[in-house]
Amino acid sequence: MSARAAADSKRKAVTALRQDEILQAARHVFGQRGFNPAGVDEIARRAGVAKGTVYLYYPSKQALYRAALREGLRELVERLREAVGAAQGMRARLGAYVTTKVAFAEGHHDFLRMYSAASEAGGVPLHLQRDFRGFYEAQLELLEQALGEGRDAAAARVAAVAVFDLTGGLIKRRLFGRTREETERDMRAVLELLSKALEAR
Amino acid sequence: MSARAAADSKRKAVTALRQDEILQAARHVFGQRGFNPAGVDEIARRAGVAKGTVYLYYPSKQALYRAALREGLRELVERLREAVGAAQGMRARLGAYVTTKVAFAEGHHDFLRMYSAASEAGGVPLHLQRDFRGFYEAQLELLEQALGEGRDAAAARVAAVAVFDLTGGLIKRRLFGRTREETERDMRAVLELLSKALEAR
DNA sequence: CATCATGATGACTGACCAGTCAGTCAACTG
DNA sequence: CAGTTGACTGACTGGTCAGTCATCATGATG
Repeated sequence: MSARAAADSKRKAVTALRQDEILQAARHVFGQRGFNPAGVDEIARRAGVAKGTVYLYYPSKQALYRAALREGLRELVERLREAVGAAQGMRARLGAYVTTKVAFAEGHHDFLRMYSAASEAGGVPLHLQRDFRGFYEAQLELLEQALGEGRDAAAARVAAVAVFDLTGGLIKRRLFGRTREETERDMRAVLELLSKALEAR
Repeated sequence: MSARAAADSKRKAVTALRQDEILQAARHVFGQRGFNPAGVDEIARRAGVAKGTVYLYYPSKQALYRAALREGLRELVERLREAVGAAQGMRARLGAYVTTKVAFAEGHHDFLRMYSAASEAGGVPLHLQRDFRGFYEAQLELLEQALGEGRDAAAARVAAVAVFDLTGGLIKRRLFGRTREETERDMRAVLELLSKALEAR
């Protein structure tokens, strides 16, 4: 019984590990190539397993893509929530959102390429965009609350959208060749610009 | 001789028309589906010709995509140049850029979907992105000049990039379901926000 | 040690699609 | 009107790739 229990938990652990290896590999290949050109074989090879094994853990290429995207989105939004929630005052919350997202991008280039492509028409089968939409809305709500005090709903929305778009641009440029230092500088400039725009009453 | 000349010029005209029909169809299908999922057969059907005919006018699917994208980019940048060039004063130039681009988007949804996807990793074979890059730079330079007076180069660049990103976001949301009226309102809000940010010295 | 169970494999299948080309036909020519 | 041209067609080819499954490897069990 003890032996069986030990064996079981070991199996569970191996299973979880495999899943994670495959997810990691998927994120990399999807991030580099995009959904369509990415081959399941390539993902399998990168994860160090055979193609059939991928299909033991995920029922289809789309499901794999979905899992990789959702997991990253979940983590990103969680971190943003924490960071923004901990900050005091409008300006600090704004800074927290932007710096946290840029920092997250720094450690997750592959995922952010997926994130970026997932919002485009045609890059990805349509229903896979639903996940993205949900997390997009979550971010906007977070921002509306963070920036909304003393503003009506419409103004809060505009501010939220502006912060979202400018941060997205920052990250996209980082993914497309800007250095980390340049991005850091750009980020400060954007924050300053936003502060001016949002504080001016 | 006169008969031959007439026949020739007629043929030329038909050829030009065909090319344009195909380009139009390509823009639509590429815009709806994205590069990879779009089928040449579907483009041909939509243009009212057989697949082989498409290959009489364009040597490959990629070449067709490239032609469709470049033509649209050329026209867009030309209009932006005209509008911004005609405006007097920083604020008017800012307004000209944003309203012209949003108005252009209104009449060219298909093209703008391509435009938007072309900037993503993986959506499109890599070397096709080169065209996009060139026109992206052209727009930034235009904006830097338009907004640059009384600003150093770095500040002008930041301002240009911010306007570019916010306008892009506006258009993307329009393509993804916002109504024309909502977009109009959003545009005014963004312009106000930008004016505050850029005029505050 | 033989048996069984379960995870892993990779050769294979079927669908799809870019690109080709032998053949058709409408319009022009002499 | 017979002959010629070349734009157009669409069935076909070759290659790719998601997803399957017969087979194997491992290691637990009695």
